[in-house]
Amino acid sequence: MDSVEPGDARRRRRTTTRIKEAMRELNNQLALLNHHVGVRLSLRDVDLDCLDLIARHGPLSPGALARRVGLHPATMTGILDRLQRGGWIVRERDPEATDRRSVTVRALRERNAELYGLYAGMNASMDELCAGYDETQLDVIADFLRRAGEAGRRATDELSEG
Amino acid sequence: MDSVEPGDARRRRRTTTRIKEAMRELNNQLALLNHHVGVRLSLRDVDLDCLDLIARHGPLSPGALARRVGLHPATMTGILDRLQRGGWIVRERDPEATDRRSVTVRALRERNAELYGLYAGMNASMDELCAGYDETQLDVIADFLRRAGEAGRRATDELSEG
DNA sequence: ATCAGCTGTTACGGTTTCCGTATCTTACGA
DNA sequence: TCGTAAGATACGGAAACCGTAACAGCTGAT
Repeated sequence: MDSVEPGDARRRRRTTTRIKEAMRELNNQLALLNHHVGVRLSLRDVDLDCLDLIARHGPLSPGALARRVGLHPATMTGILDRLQRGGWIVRERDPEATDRRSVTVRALRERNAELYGLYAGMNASMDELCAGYDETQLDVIADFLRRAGEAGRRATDELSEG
Repeated sequence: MDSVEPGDARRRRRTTTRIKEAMRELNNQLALLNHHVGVRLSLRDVDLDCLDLIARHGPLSPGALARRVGLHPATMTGILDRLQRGGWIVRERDPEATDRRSVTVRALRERNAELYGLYAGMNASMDELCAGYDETQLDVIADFLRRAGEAGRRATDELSEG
C-alpha cells in the first residue's frame, strides 16, 4: 500500500500548492493595481482589459472582442465608446475590406506614456526583482509564466464553451 | 563610452522584458477567467476580488475592505449585499466587541466546492505544468511569484496614496 | 459628566453602465 | 433576385456605482 508517500513527493505537492496560492495572490493584487490605474484614467477595469487585448492581439472587430471577453456585443459598444472618447483607440471602417460591415478596432499610442507612467512603480520593482536571478533562472520563470498564461486561456475557453 | 553593452547584459534585459510581457498576458488571461467564473455565479469581477480578500485576509470590516480595494464605502455595501444574498459571506455584529458600530465580514465555506469546481480546469493544468519542473526550479518560481505579489501590493499602495 | 467632533455603516437618489431587443447594413446561398 | 444570416449600433428598462446624508457609537477635552 502507498498510504505513506515518499517525503520528496509530499514536498513537491506542497510547493505546487504554494505556487498556486502565490499566483492567486498575485492575480488578485494585479487586479487591484489595474483598478487604481483605471480610476486615474477614468476607465473601468473591463475597459483596461479590452485595451490590453486590442493592443496585444492586434486590430480586431468589436464582435470578436466581445466573444473573447465574454460580454454582450452591445456592452462592447459602450466600452469602445469610452475608449474612443479617451483617445485610446480608433474604429476603422475600411471601404476596401472584404466585409464592409465589419469595423476593426486599433489601439493608439498617444497616451501610452501616461499609461506606462502609472505602471512605473511596478515596472521598476519587477526589474529589481529580476536582477536577483541568474540567466537560467530567468528563463525558467519566463517559460513558466508563458505556459501558465496558455493554461489560463484554455481554462477560459472551456468555461465559455461548456 | 558604453554604447556597446556586453551581450549577456542585453540578453538579460530581453529576458526581463519577456517576463514582464508574460506576466501581463497571464494577468489579463486570469482576469478573463475570473470574469467567466463570475458570470456562472452571478457575481461581478469586483465581487470575486473582494471575496478572495475576505477569505484570505481573514474577517475584516466593510470600511477596511473598501479602502483596500479603492472603492466607495457605499459601493462596498452593495457588493457585500450581493455576496451575502448568494451565501458567500455573513456580516457579523458582535455586541461584545470593543467598537459596537463595526461590522466584520466573514467568508463562508458552503459554496467553496462549487467555486473550486469552476477553477478545476486551471487547477489541473497548473498541477501538470508544475510536474515538469524539479524541486529547485519550483522553489525559484514560488519565491518569484510571492515577491511579485508583494511588489504589486507596494505599487498599488503608492498609487492609492500619491 | 457632558458636549463636540470623529469614525463606521447603511439608506437614498441621481448618474452611469449593462444587456436584451430592434434596426440598419452588408454578405452569402438558393 | 430574394431570403437568411451576421456585424454593429440605437434604444430602453434594470442594475450598479457613488456622493450625500442620517444614525449609532467612540473619544477626548472641558
